[in-house]
Amino acid sequence: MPRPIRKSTAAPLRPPAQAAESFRRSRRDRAVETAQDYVEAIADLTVSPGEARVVTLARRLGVTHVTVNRTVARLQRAGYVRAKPYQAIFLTEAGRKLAAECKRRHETVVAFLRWLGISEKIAELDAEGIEHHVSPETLAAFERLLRKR
Amino acid sequence: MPRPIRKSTAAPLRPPAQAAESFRRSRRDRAVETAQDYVEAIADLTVSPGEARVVTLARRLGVTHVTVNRTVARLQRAGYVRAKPYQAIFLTEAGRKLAAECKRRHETVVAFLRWLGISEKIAELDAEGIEHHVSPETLAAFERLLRKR
DNA sequence: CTTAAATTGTATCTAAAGCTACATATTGAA
DNA sequence: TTCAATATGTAGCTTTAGATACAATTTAAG
Ligand SMILES: [Mn+2]
Ligand SMILES: [Mn+2]
Ligand SMILES: [Mn+2]
Ligand SMILES: [Mn+2]
Repeated sequence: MPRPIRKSTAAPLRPPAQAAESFRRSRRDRAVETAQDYVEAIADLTVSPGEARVVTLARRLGVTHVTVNRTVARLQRAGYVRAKPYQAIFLTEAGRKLAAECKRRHETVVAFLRWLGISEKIAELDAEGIEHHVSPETLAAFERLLRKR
Repeated sequence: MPRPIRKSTAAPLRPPAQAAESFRRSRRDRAVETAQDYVEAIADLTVSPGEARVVTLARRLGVTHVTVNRTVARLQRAGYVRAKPYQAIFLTEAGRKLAAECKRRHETVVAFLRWLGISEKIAELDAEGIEHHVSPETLAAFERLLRKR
């Protein structure tokens, strides 16, 4: 069996580290996806049925009420929501701010995909994931094109 | 304190379920992000330094070698790689197929962002996350625009 | 006022993905 | 040939995020 190659020249640390930066950013984005989706959903429900309840959130997000419970507890520790047992869930000021940002970004991504000719359905499906990885620069580029259409 | 509202009319089950579909898709995409990034990196390293080793992968991805070890074990169980102790890591046929798809998609997303006027650096950062949430339809739309430029 | 249905909470399990600390194996050079 | 540096493996911890099963509370009817 062939012996593994081991390069004698010390591998340059810059290229790997540079690539690693993208992966780190991506993982960081992933870690906050949940928080963003929750505050956006809570903001929506606070308007539409009138308040955000555990089961309503669970149905909206497609998870069990148990998952919602624990995530809401975490969001409360993070300062995004206020929640008391058997009560509706409310956004804090920070939560409302984050929700507004996410909603705007979500809508921009959907509109941009629609502008590309993607169907409503698929645009919505893709946007729910893409939105969390769009930098301010890219979002600005999307908006620029939408204004010029 | 105001009592929580409880609507007497049964809440319609369709709208929530429809929104839930996007979140489910997004979570499913998230679950396979790691596998996609790994096989793509393994394919790259197999070409460039000549083989994919644990530490090289770790440096490339920005994680510890321990994380690489466990993920590689999982990818092996999933049938994407072959790995034996103290040896280099190889892609299976399924792994090569997945890697090729991911590489093509990655490059298309980067090229599209560049076409939008995004800088190389930021395009690369955003693409690393966005790529995993781009449907075939949206990818096709990106390619269409790139051809027409 | 009672009570059944709905909602909410909790205990407990699983898996992925990160980490540190430490052990073992391999390699390159003295 | 020895041995220190590097690479690899492993044990065990944490957090997040999903689940099921069951308990407790609240609400809506009757
Ligand atoms: Mn989302
Ligand atoms: Mn969204
Ligand atoms: Mn990626
Ligand atoms: Mn990639």
